[in-house]
Amino acid sequence: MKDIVTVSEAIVTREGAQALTMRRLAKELDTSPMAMYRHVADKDQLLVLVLDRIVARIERPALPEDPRQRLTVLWCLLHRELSRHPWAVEVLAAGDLMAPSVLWLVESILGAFVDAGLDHPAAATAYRAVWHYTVGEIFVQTATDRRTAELDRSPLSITMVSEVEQETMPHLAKLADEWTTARKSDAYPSGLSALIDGFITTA
Amino acid sequence: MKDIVTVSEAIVTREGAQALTMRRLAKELDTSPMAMYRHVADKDQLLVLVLDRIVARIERPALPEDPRQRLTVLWCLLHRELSRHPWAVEVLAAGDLMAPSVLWLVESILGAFVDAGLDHPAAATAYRAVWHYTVGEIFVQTATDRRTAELDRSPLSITMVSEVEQETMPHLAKLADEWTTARKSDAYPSGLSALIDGFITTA
DNA sequence: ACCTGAACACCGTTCAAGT
DNA sequence: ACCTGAACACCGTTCAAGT
Repeated sequence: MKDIVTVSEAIVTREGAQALTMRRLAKELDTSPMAMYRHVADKDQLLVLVLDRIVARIERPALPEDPRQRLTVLWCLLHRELSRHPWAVEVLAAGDLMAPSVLWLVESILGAFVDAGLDHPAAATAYRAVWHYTVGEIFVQTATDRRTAELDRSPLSITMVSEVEQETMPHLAKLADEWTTARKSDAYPSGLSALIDGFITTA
Repeated sequence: MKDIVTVSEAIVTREGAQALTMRRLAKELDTSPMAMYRHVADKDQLLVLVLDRIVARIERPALPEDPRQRLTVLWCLLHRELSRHPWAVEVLAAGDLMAPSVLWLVESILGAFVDAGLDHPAAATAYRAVWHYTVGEIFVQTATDRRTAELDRSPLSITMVSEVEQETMPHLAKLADEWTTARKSDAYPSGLSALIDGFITTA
C-alpha cells in the first residue's frame, strides 16, 4: 500500500516527526504495527519517502536574469518550503539536499553562482555554505519555537546581563531590549545576501 | 550529589547525547533511576547542566587588534569547541548560545562587529546569521557522519546525476567527482569569511 | 531528606506462526 | 504474499511506600 506514505505525511505535517510512530500509523490504517515492515524497511526510510513526496511538489518559479536576484529567489523559496516542514531538516541534513526531485533546484543554484562569476569548485563551496546557513536558521528557529511553547516563558533572556554586567559587557547590555525583537523578525534574507555578496565579490 | 553531572558528561562525550539515559546513568552511579529525580528536574535540565560545564572550560584566546581577524579567531574557536560536542548543538540552538559562562564570547564577537563599523542592531543581526551558519555546519556534518557510519556506504552520492542527466544538469554533472571530496574538507572558514565580508562591506 | 520497587504508558523491531 | 500476537529490549516519569 502506498497509503502508508499519505497517512504518514498527514501525521507528520500536522504534528511533527516525533508524532509519527509505527504503532500510531498502524492504528490509523487499521492494521498491526508489524504489517508496516512489509512495505517499508524502517522508520527512517518512511520519513525519507514522505519528504521526497513533499519536496517533489515544490514548483519551479520564474527566474530573473540577474544571477544575484536568481540566487535570492531560489534560496528564499527553499527556505520558505523547509520552514513549513521543520522536521524535514533533520532528514535532509545528512544528504546535502540530494533528493532526486529537487536536483533542479540545486542545479539552478549552482548555475546562478557560475553565472555570477564563480568557477565550479567555488560554486560548490558557496552552495554548501548557504545550505548550512539555511539549515541552521531553520533549526534554531524550530528549537526556539518548541522551547518557548513548552515552557511558556520568553526565550532565554539576555536581560540578566543588562542588570548585572553593564560595565563589563557593554554591547550585550545595549542590545538587551532589541535582542528579543530581532529574534522575531525574519532575518534570513539579510544573512543570505551577506553570504552571497561575500562569495561573489571574492570571486 | 553533583557527580551526576560528572558522570553524565563522561557518558555524553564518549557516546553522544542519545546514550545518556536515566537508567544507564543510575546504573553507573549504583542507584535506582528514580533517585536522579531528587537532584534534577528532568533529562533536558541534566543536558543543560552538562553543557554549561563544558562551555565554561573554553579558554579566552589572545585577540588580534584587527576586528576582522578577531571575528575569525572567535568564531573558529567556537566552531572547534562545538564540533567536539555535536550533541550540544541541539541543546544550545534554542537559546542563541546564551549560557552565562560564554557571554564573554558573545560580547567579544559583538564588540568586534561594532569595531568593524556595524551599528548595534546590525551587529546583532550579523551575530545571529553567523551563529546560524555555525550551527548548520555542525549539524549537517554530524548528520552526515552518523548516517555514513550506520550505513557503511558513502554519503548520498551525486553520481547518479552524472550518469543519467548529463545534459539537463551540466553543473551537477561537472561537480559529481569533486562533491564528495569537497564535503570532507573543512569549509567552515571560507563560508565564515564570506559572511563576515558581506556584513562588513554593506555597513 | 533521600531512596526504592513496581507500575504506567510508551517506543522500534524480531520472530515464529498463521491465512 | 501478506498479516498477526506475543515478545524483546528498551524509554522517561509517577507514585506510594519505605528508611
